[in-house]
Amino acid sequence: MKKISDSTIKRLSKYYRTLDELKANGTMMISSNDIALINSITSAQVRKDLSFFGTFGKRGLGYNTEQLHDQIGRILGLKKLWNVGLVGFGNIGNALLNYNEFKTQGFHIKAIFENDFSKCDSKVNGVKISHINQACEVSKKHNLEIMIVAVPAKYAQAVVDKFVECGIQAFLNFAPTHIKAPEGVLIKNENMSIELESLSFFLSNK
Amino acid sequence: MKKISDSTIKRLSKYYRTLDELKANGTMMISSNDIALINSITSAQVRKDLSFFGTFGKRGLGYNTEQLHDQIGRILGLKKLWNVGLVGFGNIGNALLNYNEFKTQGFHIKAIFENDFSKCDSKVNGVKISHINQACEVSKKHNLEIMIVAVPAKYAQAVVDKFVECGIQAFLNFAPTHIKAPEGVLIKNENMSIELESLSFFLSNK
DNA sequence: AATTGTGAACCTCTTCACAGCT
DNA sequence: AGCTGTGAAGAGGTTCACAATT
Repeated sequence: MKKISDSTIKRLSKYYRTLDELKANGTMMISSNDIALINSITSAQVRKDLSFFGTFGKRGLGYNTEQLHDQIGRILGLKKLWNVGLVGFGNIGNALLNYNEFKTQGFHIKAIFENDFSKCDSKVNGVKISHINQACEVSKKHNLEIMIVAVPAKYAQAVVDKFVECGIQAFLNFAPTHIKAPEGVLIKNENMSIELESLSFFLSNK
Repeated sequence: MKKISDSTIKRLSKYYRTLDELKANGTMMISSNDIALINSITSAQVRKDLSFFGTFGKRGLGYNTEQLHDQIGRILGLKKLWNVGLVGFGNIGNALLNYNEFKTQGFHIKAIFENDFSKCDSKVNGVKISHINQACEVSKKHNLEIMIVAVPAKYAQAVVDKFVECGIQAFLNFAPTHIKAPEGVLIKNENMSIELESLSFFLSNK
């Protein structure tokens, strides 16, 4: 496949949500311009993004809401359930376990890992907390495909290394630190302070 | 000032963290190449980013760790404490209140807002929960400058509109929905599902 | 000898503009 | 007439490469 940019994928996610809402509204057809207006971008951008994957619209008419939703879901790989593991059961970890958006998008947290033995072997919301020593064993058992890393910054790299050894290829990192991983391993960062600092900069320089 | 890109600012935040760690290590001098290696980018990128704001290094020697840290802090506006409000005290809101990284970077949560009367008027970690009806009053009292929005998607736009009316100019939005705001109002999104969906896409298309 | 600071070259992403389809 | 799909143009961001400095 031709190389698709990260920003295109992020926008597809947004269109997907837009279409979700429009479907709920009962809107049958939608134009690239409508999608664009809702997301504060240009209609050419919407059409270009879609064009990398095929032709989904009808000239003169626009897109069928339900079909386009389905097709973007397919593109993004959301037509399956993803088995997700959560590493670190502190503040953030706990919030993420209860974050419904993940579940509704097909990301199911099947296992939790902790370093603190006192938290291990109990269950929260039906999900067992295992010690990180059992990383590979439990990953295999639940067929984990994506790891959410919600441990303190200084442990994050070691945690990723560990799970890479177990064969995990995709990580969502909440620790405010840069993580290195071998070619082919995907790391996405959710660095909440960076966004705040960006606000700080732009506020300071208005 | 010349237009500075968002990506430059995000990278500066990263360099700032890198320097934090190096300072703690006792490293006195550092080269753009060192910073680059730690963050998996090129040294030219590091130098170019810095060059927008002045000249901070010494040719042949590199940068003084402590000075550069201080200068980036100044650029990002982190030499002051920011008064931050938190809207929505559910899972995410609760986790963010206890997220130490914010505090150590100078972002202090001074007020919490809720829609649920039963949660109001109590205090958590010394921070009072006010009803969102009192948005402007409480914002003024605490001189709030940045709002963290952690409410369900369907309320997010209304919440932002409300606080824009109160004069708030900067928002960090955790709701998975696109927010519109007038010119000059800054909105940063922390959309955790979008990053997961991006992983889903790249995993599906390996 | 080492490393910065930066114009120029390069590459990537976005927008334009219009032919082509409904 | 209206809206898509897309090649071409434009804008913006990254890397190169080297003169300048320590």
